[in-house]
Amino acid sequence: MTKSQINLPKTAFSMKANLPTREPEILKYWEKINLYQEIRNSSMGKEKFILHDGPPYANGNIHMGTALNKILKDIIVKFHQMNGKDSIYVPGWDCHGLPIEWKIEEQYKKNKKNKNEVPVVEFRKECRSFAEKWIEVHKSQFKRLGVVGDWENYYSTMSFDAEAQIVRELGKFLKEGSLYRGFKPVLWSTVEKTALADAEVEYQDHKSDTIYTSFKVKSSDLKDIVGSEIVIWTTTPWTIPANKALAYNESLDYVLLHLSDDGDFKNRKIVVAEALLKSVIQECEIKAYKKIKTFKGKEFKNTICNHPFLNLGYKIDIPMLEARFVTLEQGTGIVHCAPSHGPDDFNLCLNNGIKAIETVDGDGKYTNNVKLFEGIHIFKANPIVIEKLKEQKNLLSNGELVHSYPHSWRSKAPLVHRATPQWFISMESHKLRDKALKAIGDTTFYPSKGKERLKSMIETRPDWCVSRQRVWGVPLPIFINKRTKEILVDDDLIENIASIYEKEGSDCWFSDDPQRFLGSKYKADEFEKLSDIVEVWFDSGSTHSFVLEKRDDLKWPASMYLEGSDQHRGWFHSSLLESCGTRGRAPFESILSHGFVVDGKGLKMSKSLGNVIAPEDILKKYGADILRIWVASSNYEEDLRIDYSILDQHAESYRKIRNTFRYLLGNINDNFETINFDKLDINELPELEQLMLHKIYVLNDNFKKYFNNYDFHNLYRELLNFCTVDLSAFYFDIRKDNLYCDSKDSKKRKSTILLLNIVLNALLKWFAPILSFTTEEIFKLLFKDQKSIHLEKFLEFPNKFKNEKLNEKWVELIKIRNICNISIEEKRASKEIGSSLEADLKIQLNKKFKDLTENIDFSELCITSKAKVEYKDDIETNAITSKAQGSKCPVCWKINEISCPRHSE
RNA sequence: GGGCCGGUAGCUCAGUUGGUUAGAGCACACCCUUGAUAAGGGUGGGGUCGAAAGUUCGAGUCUUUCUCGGCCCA
Repeated sequence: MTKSQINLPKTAFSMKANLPTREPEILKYWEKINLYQEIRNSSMGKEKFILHDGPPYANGNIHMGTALNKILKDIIVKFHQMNGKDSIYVPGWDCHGLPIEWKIEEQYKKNKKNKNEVPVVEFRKECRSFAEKWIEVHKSQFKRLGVVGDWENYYSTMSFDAEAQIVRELGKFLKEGSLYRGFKPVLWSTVEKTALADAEVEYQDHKSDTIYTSFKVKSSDLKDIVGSEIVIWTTTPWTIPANKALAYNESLDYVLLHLSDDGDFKNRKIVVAEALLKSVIQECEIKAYKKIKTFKGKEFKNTICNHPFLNLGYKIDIPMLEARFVTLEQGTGIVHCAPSHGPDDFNLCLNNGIKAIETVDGDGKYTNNVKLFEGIHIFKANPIVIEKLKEQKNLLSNGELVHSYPHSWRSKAPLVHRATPQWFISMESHKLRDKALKAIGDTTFYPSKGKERLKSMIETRPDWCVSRQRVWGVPLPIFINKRTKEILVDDDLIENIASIYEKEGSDCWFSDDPQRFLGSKYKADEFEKLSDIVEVWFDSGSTHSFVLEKRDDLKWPASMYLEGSDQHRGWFHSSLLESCGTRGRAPFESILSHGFVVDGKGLKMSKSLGNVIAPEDILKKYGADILRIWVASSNYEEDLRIDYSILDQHAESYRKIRNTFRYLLGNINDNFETINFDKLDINELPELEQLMLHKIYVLNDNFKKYFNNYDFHNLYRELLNFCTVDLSAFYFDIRKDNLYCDSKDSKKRKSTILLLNIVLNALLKWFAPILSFTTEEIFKLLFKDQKSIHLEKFLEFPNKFKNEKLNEKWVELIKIRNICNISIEEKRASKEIGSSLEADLKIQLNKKFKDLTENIDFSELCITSKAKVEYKDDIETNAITSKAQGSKCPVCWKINEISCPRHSE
């Protein structure tokens, strides 16, 4: 062998990845071969793994959070696919709802169009095409990330069959009787006579009447306060007639006072929070008082008060309830609760079995549910309330306050919280809460802390309000008997509506004659047709019914739901409730939740901080495989940090991986040979190759273990370390001499080539779910006649690869190698030698290492020209380096005193 | 304000039931190599484990408080 015959690596696989331009070409290729369908065909009949896609909202460009979510899903889907399952991914979109309505309204405003003059059906059509547009945008953005799925047959919550099925699902709750009509406070404009959404509300300064009034304690566990009076402060005196409860905070200190000023309150006892005492006595001009007792809020337990209008016919018990929202910011530390006029009040009362009723009508006038005040407009009621309180001697003080208050963005009129008729699914009536809690117990959570999070939410959540007074959504399929006020419950009716929607969608609810839905059984003029729509969480909570159940290629329940941790209150939550209510169990076997994308410092991304990174920018600068590495290497159990320095680091790791592949490809000259593991006689191989087989076997074991726990960042770490530590810095470095300088028919070189083939094949498959593009690039280079790496399975390695004893031996040898390296480095530092091939090693070992090292050539292991081992009693391990004597072989560059034993001819 | 979760080298992560001097890879510095070459190898520096207090013979690990950050709720 001469210098010209040296076997240098040669490959078509370039060192430079150029992912931003190469990846789109691979995408085109996947499109051309219809990769998704190919995968399906190849895995027909296999056990299914169904990751059911949580639908993103079809609005706006994707951000890092969505990119993370989709890539993580894709990695998992691909892992299961390569692990032998039929792993099907059907992407979906959430389409109904307010944000899209706003977008359309904004367009109207720009074009000076009035929404109220546009027919509902026309408006809804515009919403629909808006959503359609964004689905297409999302689709191409998700594909660009390398996500493989059934993009042609995606699902959406606005498809006709989805709308039909949502009606059927609601029908189940109606039939069961757990869907009921109640009242709930919403922000209401008495001028426009309509409810307003949060985003339609402007906060402006407003002058309000304020009062301090008192509720006499009727009974209590705390005997000292019986007969005394609980003082509250409010800026909405008109809500006093609707009062149903008082709220306190159990951790606050309260004080019982005796008043002796002349006036209504002479010789009466009052209770306020101790910390607010000063402001109360100041504002109520209390001069002579005596503290009787101080006590903790928790002692209020089981206290019942009278309404200040007791003697005017308000003969109801007013319980005191514990509430965390009570603070010391203002007032008295006790808050008056009118469940019809405040969300806090509503929830607190609901949780304590006090339901809101309709106290104020759409015009702002009290209803006949309010004694003495019926027909009076609430904005004119304050002086009357104040007057009556005074009359009843229950007013300590009144005044005025300018504060920030909600107003309508259109009319600029002040808003009120008003209880309006709404539709609820009961958590209790048909044991929905119990069923859901049981279902959580039957679900596997990744990470496990998700279980507790979802459980605590289900435990405490109130009844589910499913109605919205909007137009872009599925109409609530409800008719009410005008005479009896009863809800019409009839399976045929529901099925009739559903089958109409299946053909033409739900727009017709707003335009067609109600008789069409009622059929021949009922007369339209006897029924009131509801115009509310279903809240969108019910839509997406029903995806399991119109996607998993309806499609033959899927299965119910899903193998996994995977979303950001915010979805414990969102999609995980609504899907769980919907499915438990209709089917008695969760629609998923497992839930995987991931954290949020934050910047390099751990702060959330925001425009004002200027730390937002768009997926698009990353794709342009680095490519999708780098982004996929970022996903795989980050711990999704917590928040995931990203910035350009982090991406730079991953890009560096990518290069290491890419060069590992390049070394493998170069040395086999792009000619891959499939190795039959069964026929392989391991004992024929050099020990180093046996060791590498062992390492591959163990790594594959760990790989499976990590993958089964969805522990990708540890999996990626091991793969990367294998490339850098075991391959690049160890095996590749040692075997370069053999690969380059031994002849092609040398047995040893053949063993090395064999091992390179095995390593290449293993790495290609291990990395494929993560580096979807790069592994495809390599695969296509090696296998011109095969379609795609993503149609491949993971390799199974035979037990004979495993050799723990050999591994233990080599752990010791590598320790000796490290000591040798230190010794070589000393001589290098002192400029006595340069390359390690200029070194002549004298290694002194303890005699106990004799058996272990007898057959080992340390010059090969340490890549030196010479190495001599001496065994001694009185020494552990020692290495001495000297400059190798002799001349350098022009072929293998080893220094020999005589001629090169391999290359002297 | 409340509930839950988290804070280990510049970065991404390990660190078993509390038990030697807290680990790995990357990055960094220096050196070597120029036959993986916009590559490759070697050596090395770098951490009061968010802070404080406590329990313990012993705390990154357990308890409490504080702090910073995230999600959800209000």
